[in-house]
Amino acid sequence: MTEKRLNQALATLKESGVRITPQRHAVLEYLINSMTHPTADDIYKALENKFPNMSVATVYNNLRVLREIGLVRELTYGDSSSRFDCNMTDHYHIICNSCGKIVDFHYPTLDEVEALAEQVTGFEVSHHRMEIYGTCNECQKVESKNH
Amino acid sequence: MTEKRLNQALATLKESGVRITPQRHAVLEYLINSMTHPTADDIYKALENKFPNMSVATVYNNLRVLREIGLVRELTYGDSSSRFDCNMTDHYHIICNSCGKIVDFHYPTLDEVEALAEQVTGFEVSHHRMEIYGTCNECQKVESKNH
DNA sequence: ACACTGATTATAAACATTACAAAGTAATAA
DNA sequence: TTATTACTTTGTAATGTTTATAATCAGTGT
Repeated sequence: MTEKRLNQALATLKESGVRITPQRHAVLEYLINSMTHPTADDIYKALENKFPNMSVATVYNNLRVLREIGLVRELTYGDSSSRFDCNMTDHYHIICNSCGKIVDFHYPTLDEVEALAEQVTGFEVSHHRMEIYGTCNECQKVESKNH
Repeated sequence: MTEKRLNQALATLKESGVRITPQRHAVLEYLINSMTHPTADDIYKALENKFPNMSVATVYNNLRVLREIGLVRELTYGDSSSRFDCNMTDHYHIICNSCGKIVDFHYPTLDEVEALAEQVTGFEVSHHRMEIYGTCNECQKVESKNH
């Protein structure tokens, strides 16, 4: 599964004329295998065994490159640091208010909202983002225990 | 219009037992009169004539207080700093990719999405956020001129 | 082998935000 | 009124994320 996605992503890199360095490969691979929408620092820490000399700047540089060629999406929520997601299929996120967990969920794209926004505002719409917030199953249980 | 909203907001502050200091009053008043979803620094700069000795920390403190009692919403987009919005009626935002302008627009709340997300993920949903991105009228004109 | 381009590293800098302690101000109780 | 208390502001330091810079390194092509 992820093997296939990794190869596709590497092919995209080649097409874009971007070098596939060991560090870049590792960042991409980690993102594809990760289900947790990690921060730059998460990635840095996760790879420091494999690349003890890797610089944080390298992580940021590679995330920028991957974002620019459309392999990775940058998610900015209220908290201090960005999160990165390389699942580029159309999907939305639901985020736990309590533990911060981010879960993917699918819903038909909100085309009507985009269309109406164009009409009302005169903007030429490119895309939209939506997140839902709530309490996840685990945190619901914890809360009910404490009452 | 804004006069009325300001008085309502001040009443809410009193009910919550929060002191109405000159600085707090000024931050709130600026937010209510502002249509531009300013950053903390925008507010700080805008008020430095009136309060030459005001500290940035005061702006942040007051924004936090106003947020906690539900008078102000904090908006976090991709850029580095948060923006603050005291229009608490249900509305969404459309943001210009080019100049960063933020425009309000109204659309019926996406209740079905929330309901489906609850079913699929088991989360207990509290709220959601959605923004639309595109190019505003002015920036469209500029772009077409350059071609 | 050599030059060229891009990538990485290490470090410094920028920036927004928060933490903290001291001084100030308003509200309350004696 | 005075004392006490709680809250606010101020100024500054600290934190944390991200970006910029310069030097080094690696791979490619001539």
